Amino acid sequence: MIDHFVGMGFSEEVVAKAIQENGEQNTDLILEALLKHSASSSASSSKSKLIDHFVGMGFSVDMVAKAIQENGEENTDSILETLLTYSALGQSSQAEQHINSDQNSPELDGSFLDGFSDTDSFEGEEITNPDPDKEEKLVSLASMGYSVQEASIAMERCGPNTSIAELTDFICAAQMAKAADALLAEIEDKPRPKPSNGYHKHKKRRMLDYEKPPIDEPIRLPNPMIGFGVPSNPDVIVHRSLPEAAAGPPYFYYENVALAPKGVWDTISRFLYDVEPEFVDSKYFCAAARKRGYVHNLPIKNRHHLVPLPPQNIYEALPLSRKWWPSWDTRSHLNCLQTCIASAKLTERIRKALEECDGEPEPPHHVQKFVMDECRKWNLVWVGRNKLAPLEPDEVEMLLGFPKNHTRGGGISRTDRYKSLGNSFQVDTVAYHLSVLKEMYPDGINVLSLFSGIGGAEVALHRLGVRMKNVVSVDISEVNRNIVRSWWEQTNQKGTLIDFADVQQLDANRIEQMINAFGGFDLVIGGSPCNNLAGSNRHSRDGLEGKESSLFYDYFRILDLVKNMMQRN
DNA sequence: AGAAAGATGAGGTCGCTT
DNA sequence: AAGCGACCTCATCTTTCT
Repeated sequence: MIDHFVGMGFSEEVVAKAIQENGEQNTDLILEALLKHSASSSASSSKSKLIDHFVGMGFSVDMVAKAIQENGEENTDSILETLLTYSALGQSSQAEQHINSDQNSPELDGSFLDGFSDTDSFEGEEITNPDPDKEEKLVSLASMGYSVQEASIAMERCGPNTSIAELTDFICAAQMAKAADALLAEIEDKPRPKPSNGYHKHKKRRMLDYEKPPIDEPIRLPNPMIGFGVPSNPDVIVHRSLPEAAAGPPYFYYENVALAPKGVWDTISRFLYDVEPEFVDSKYFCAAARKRGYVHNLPIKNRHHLVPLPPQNIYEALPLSRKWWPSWDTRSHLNCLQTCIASAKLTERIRKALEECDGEPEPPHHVQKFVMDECRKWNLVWVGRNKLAPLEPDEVEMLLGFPKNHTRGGGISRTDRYKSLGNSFQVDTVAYHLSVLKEMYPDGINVLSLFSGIGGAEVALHRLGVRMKNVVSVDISEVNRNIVRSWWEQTNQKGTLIDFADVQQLDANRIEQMINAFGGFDLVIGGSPCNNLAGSNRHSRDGLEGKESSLFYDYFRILDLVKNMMQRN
């Protein structure tokens, strides 16, 4: 147990303390305590900053001042411990539900929250079961700048025959109640060292009658998965209110797979200052699906897409395949581009199965079914009579919005090209979200790019015409770093590219150094490893605590360091 | 030794019927 | 409510080939 956390870079002493405080079972809590510790030990120079820091964690000013007085300014460790002790004492009488948040098991977490929301059956069914009247109201509320969720809740609570005016009144009341709740949370003593101010809020029973439920219900994926809007359907939501702690600068942008195990996005959102994820499927941007969640604090008004617009469906992307495409293959978009491709043996088996029934006008149903299943599983495309093939690396590059040959050459194997591409951003999608930066920063930006991979973020910014003054890029793979470096030089970038291999190299000192040198970062962007979250992983889909996917916490650690240091300056 | 091929489901969501 | 089928998923490990 201790080794596990020490292996993550925490000191043995701190880990032992955290385990003692939280109990051995509660790895979730231990980890959060450790992260808070590492964030808090990042050198607060003045006393007031120190106080601010702990107050930012949710402890009262009085309590923090007292704890500092008792322990001295240097020993943030024991200050935190004292604060926790205070909280525990104040908390014990309330005997709140400690249980569920102590589990790192997504199942338990999920089932508890499911039970919670079952008490009143709010779901987002307005969208899936379209009722014309409901739909219309939803649209007008959305066009007024309210979130779909807010609008749905309001309509659910107020009933079907409520006027728009009454609905907006309801939403305003709910928003104010929520703000008051957050304010209250700031003033009151906090029970636990939570990384943000989210989790305990819905446990409080001081709510108004109509406002019971779903402020913190588990995050659900939207259908259709268009986030706050996509080019073909922009401005679905033009206004959102970010938690105060989330406001930029620096702006941040975090990405991962949408279909992660239950509870993962709740945790991610909770760590990233309670910002609601934007779930978007890249099939609204290009010819391939890519369901991803993005947590960011960027403005969402007046976004624009990249030009030229990439091919929007398979036919546009692969015009040559049209000639061979049978009518019974009704795909208009490819499925998610992954890291592995089908073998030649498989496409040969399919060819033979098709040739068996060559005389007939079209293959029998069971053959069609077999072929289509394999086509969807492996993203096969028609390249000849009875001939299916996996996508070429060039085609994957194009579909993901990278320049041709971006990953080609320099000693990378074909297999590794697929792997690097499969782990990358869809450039047009990300660029759409980042496009607001162009007007905000006409002189360019400083970028901290974590888990850069083949440089999806950098390519997106470049194609948007956002000048990059300094880019600090971190990726564990040498071939990936070479790809980014080579692209950087070939595109005649005027700025400076600095790369690191490991996020562990970015400690407080190094970050402070760079912030001083550059005058701060304007954007902290990255998608941490998904392999322990992704559905394709049969072997180690361990969730956010998995070996690689737990690097998310390094994204948070580094972002939080940057935020704190920039706030200080 | 490195690259490619082959084998390996679980865990969701959604829409429909019973 | 409950059950069923259809569908989808930024992958890993072992074996085979070059």
